[in-house]
Amino acid sequence: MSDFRSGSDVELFEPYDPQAIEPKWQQYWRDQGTYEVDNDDPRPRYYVLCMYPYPSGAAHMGHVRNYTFGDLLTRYRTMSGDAVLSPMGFDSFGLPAENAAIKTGRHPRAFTDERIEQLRSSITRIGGVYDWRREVKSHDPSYMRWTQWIFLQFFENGLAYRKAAPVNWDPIDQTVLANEQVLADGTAERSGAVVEKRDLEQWYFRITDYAQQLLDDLDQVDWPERVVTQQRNWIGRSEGAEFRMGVVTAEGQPVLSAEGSTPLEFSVFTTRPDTAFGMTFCVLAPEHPLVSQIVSEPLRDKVEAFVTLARSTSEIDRLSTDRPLADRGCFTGAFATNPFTGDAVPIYLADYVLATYGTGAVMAVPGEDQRDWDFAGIFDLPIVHTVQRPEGWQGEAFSGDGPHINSPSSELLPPAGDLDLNGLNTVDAKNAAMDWLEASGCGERKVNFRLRDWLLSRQRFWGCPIPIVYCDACGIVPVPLDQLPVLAPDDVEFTPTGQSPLLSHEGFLHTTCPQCGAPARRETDTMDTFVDSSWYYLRFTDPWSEDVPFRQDQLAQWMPVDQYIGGAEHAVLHLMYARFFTKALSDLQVLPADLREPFQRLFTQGMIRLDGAKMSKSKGNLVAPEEIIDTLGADALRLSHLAVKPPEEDVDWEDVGLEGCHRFLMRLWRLAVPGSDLTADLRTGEAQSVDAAIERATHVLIDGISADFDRWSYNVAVAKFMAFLNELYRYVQAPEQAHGPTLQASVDTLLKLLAPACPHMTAELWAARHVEQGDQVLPDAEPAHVHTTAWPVANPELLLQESVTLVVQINGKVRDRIEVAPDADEAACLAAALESDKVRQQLQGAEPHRVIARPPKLVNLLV
RNA sequence: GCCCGGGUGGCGGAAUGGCAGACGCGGCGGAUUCAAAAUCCGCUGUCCUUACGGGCGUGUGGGUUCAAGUCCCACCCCGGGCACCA
Repeated sequence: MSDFRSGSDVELFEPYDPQAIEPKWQQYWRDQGTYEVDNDDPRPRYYVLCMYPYPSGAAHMGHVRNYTFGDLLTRYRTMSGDAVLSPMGFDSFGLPAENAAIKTGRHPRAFTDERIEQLRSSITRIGGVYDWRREVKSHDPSYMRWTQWIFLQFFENGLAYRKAAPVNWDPIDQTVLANEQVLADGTAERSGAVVEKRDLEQWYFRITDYAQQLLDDLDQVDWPERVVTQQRNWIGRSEGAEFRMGVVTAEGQPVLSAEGSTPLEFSVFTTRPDTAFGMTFCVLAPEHPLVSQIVSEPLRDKVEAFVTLARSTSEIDRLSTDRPLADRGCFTGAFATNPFTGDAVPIYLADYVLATYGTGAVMAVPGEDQRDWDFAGIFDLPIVHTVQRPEGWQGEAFSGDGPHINSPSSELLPPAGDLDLNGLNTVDAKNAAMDWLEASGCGERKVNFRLRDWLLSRQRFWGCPIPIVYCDACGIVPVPLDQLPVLAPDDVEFTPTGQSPLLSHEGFLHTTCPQCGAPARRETDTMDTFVDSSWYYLRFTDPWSEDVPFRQDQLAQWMPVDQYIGGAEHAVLHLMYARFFTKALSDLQVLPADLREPFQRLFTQGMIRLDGAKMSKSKGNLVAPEEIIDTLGADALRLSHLAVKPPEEDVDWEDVGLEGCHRFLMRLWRLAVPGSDLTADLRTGEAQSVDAAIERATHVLIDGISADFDRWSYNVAVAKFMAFLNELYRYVQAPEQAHGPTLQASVDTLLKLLAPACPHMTAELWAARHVEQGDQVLPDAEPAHVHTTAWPVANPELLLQESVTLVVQINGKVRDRIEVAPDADEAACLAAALESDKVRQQLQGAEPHRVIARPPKLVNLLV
């Protein structure tokens, strides 16, 4: 603790001791229930939510940053008169606890509960205030019950289903993953393992039913453009046409199905139906179900070898573009009829055609698609141009717009006799081609999405069990609602193999069928933890309900979340899933019909970089928040996070200016604490013009801070606090002395404005100034606790300065600055400008031929 | 390749089209001290000038405007996301 009194002086005032005051106020807010809010609160409602954390033990700097923003908003809105719902909970299922159990043999629940305890205490030490009565935990049976209930609602309504498909398998975490959890390079987002493809039967949520709504409703939320764009990309809507092509032999004879009755055909999806006259071959995915039926006998061995190879190639290799194209495709010996031309075109297989997108088959138009062009070059296939190249075109395939040609070509007498795209541009040709497809019955307009259904099963123990029973007689049977929650047993052993102990737990595995009573088998998979986090924000509105997951009237009161705060890394994971849950539950009439989006405003804060090149080893251990709280205190830590950068930007830890913030707090303490040397000798009596200037500056500050808080310009707000305190220091140290009432009112206002950012120190100083000196009760009878005072409102009359600086420019260059009255008009400003010595010197007697005046701030003279 | 951000002092950054560099860090100087730390006060874009002053300056090149860090066009660089999606 530094000491700003000279050694021999007696102690005048209490030193700033964050270690003493911070725990005291944290206890006070908890005891008083200052930030508990009831559902019948008459004040206007505001729901602020930080993404609930995975309990990883003590808080790290990312938590500090996140919760500082959220907590500031909670306290600011509360002082502004709102009933603020600010809940906190824990996303407490997940692999770290299970991996720890595999290592130590300890049950994941014990591990998790311990970590929750640590994190809760850590969050409290940061100064975060929450309505802890509403705390929810994913692994709490009273929460799991409703997670399972929602699953069953989805199951009953066809939104949860089981299917066999090639899925992403993570060999390290030993579980399947959703597409969203696999990175573009084919590695797992969590474990970093190279993901394998396996054919498994798994549970899915039908999120694709909502693809269009998930896309459309992005217009209704107030979210960062970046996140909206990422969601749009992920949903990946594309418009085009789907049409059927009949399979024929090399001789042009239709190929019949195995039963011999129906001719084989398949569908292709294309976004460029206008170029269909240029199709010279088509390509199926190796996994396409028709492959084995259409392959010509001489090529069967070769094709089967190719399919086997493609299926066993890892995703990472299959997506790699540097493998030679010749190895990636294979001719089937079969042909298909292009309905536009009547021509038979060869059918190829290629591993880059994805079985899971569109129809798993594409038409290939090398003239207008570069990948098809490359493929045609390798396999020596013809190329037809269907769009006129622009003058001087040097490239290969041309995907731009232009008049269509060869559509049909002049020598061809097409089956599409009445279809002529020649001369049309792309848009018109597309429409004409699609009209023709629909009229002729060959195909139709079609919209495809990149978004796939959400694979939710996980082969893990520490997650919410899927409440399903398999019965030989009845099939897939949901566990009856009155038997929820299905809980995993406690007497489990975690083996080093990593396999879920549920698979080998006889007591859990064997049950009876709820429908027929026969012996049956339980589902051993648990749910993706993103299921838990897809609805927790709903439960916060009414976490006490025993008979329902939440109540419609409470939801209507609080939802949607007014301000959601979290990391941008959840742009397409959690945020997409939660939006889907809200829409689906609303359609199932579990949520209010008009609740279609869960999070009205989203703020994504930047990340803290600790390990960048800039971070030296010796500083590496400076980043534990608790160590900083132990020394400088939580208020300095919070303030430094606010000050360092705009909140949405990433932060290098070394840029966080703790010293400056700590110095500021020490200076404030010294000025505001009762008995300060700085305020020992204050002037009384009438206020003078210097005092009026301080009063005006105070109101300018009120105005500025309120605006900065509203627009999340926290770094600018901190700068204003510091500048204002500097001004007060100059004021109290000036020879003519500061005016007592003016100074104290300004300091009080400063304490209020700073209270959301630095809650402990402001509470302590406020109490010291207004409570502990019992004989000095505030004139306007303010509450004794700064956080329950009303947010100050600036007096508009005091926002006008006594004089303003008039900038005088000559030919756009600043030549002088003159103080003028704030209400000076154009004539007065011009007169003042022309009187200036500097201006006269510059003008040298010349007359300005034009004057631009923006009274009272600027005059520009043109000569 | 496509889509988002972003390039301002030694550093982090500020600036409804109207004084570029607020505020902080760092640096320099002064006060205080036996001394140091802490504290308090001041200076701190750059070049020319003893000074008074003045020139130049927000990634590059153009443009609009009385006036551009801010708006428009073209380009360069950095960060992030997406990417064989037919």
